[in-house]
Amino acid sequence: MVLNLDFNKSIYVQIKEEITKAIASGELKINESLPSVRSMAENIGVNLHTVNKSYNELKEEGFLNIDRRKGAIVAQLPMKIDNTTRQKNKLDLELLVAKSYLSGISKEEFLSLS
Amino acid sequence: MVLNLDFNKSIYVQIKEEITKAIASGELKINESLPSVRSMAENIGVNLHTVNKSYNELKEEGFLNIDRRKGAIVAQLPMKIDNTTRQKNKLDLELLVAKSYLSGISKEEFLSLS
Amino acid sequence: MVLNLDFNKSIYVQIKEEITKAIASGELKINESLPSVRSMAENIGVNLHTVNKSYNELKEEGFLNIDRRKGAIVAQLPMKIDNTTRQKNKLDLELLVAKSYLSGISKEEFLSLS
Amino acid sequence: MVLNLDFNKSIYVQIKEEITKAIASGELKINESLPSVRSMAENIGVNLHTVNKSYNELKEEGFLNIDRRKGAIVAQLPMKIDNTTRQKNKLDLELLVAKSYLSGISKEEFLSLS
DNA sequence: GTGGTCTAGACCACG
DNA sequence: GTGGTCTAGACCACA
Repeated sequence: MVLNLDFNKSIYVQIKEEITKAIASGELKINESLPSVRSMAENIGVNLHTVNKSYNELKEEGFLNIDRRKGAIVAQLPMKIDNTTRQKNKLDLELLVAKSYLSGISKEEFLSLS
Repeated sequence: MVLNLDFNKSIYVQIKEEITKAIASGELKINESLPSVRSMAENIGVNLHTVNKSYNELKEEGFLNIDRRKGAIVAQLPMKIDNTTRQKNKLDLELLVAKSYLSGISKEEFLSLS
Repeated sequence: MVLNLDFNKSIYVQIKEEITKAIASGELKINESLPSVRSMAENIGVNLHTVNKSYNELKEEGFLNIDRRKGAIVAQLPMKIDNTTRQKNKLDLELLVAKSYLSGISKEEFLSLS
Repeated sequence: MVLNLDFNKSIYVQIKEEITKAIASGELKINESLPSVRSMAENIGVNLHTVNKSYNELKEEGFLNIDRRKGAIVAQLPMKIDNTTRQKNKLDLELLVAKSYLSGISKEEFLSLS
């Protein structure tokens, strides 16, 4: 998992995002365990609490389980047809489609990502 | 232009986003003028400076022109092939596609937004 | 809001609990604003981050809104018939009923609390 | 006695809770013996010491007797009118009633648990 | 060894 | 002024 930190976004959000992408892409598989907060923090050179916050929010969102024995492991996909988050994602998508359109991303490019 | 503000998030960013969406969707047309900072602020119940900041950043980004007489008007689409922002948007899209996938947004729904 | 800290439970949980009770009892009304994290922390003699964590979890659970202008305010009761939390509460109740029974709380006393 | 362990929470506490519920419900009867620490640990896939800790605390609280020959057996109900724990349970109940109320558990449902 | 919690002090974005 | 984030260092419960 490569982390290219971008100093515009908060670090813990970027960590969450990288993990999210890794799960979605299959790079991280269900039940696979992630590095401990301490080792991950050391690896990427941030504070332990920063990683902890990322893991915890991912746990809240149902993507990770924190197992007292094995640390953080990738959860079963919640398949939560949780309408609140779906709606939120939809709004985010709409916004991004608008921004992309205005910054000149062609429909072809856009579709190539789906 | 309906503004459903979430006072949990950054207000001026939300205003920017709503305007961005309105331009992209054609709800706001080129050369059309937006409400004055003052009236917009009053309408949505926020501080005048907050709206001002939104308008100014949109001007910086080339989406609005500030005209002394007509106030803020929608600019010609810059169609800036600014590769930095295009790349950034692309990454954001990838992330959002991943998140949407994990929250159960079907490909059909996804495409319906493009 | 009186806080009798019990050193068995974590502080931030106790703060959450006191606020939860205050909302349920009507002591804190909808849209009423709570003290800022800083002042609350000062009042009860704990660290700012501890209070912050309480407020944030209550926000996640839908009981508080964090308004950038007014600080934390009591949310509209979510009336979330969110079955996960209902189920969790039900299990907690069953457990507590069992414990109470075994520690000699009569049915009368028990019912007097509902 | 079904054990649905959540490895997110303290394991030995969950074991204690399940046993407590089983005693209160009559599923485990007085003088009935529980599985040996070893077999219980094997069954639910946890460390032997973890189960041991659960049994020991239950012994301390007067719910189990540890018999060298028969292993752990359910004790006579202590019916301890220990006012400290009664008071504590009462507070816990009040809290849970508040939480349940806020998560939409009707009074009927609530009473059905007593 | 793991994560959970608390403290302390700092800086930043926002309104 | 508000909350949000990050760092640093410490202690604890748990397995």
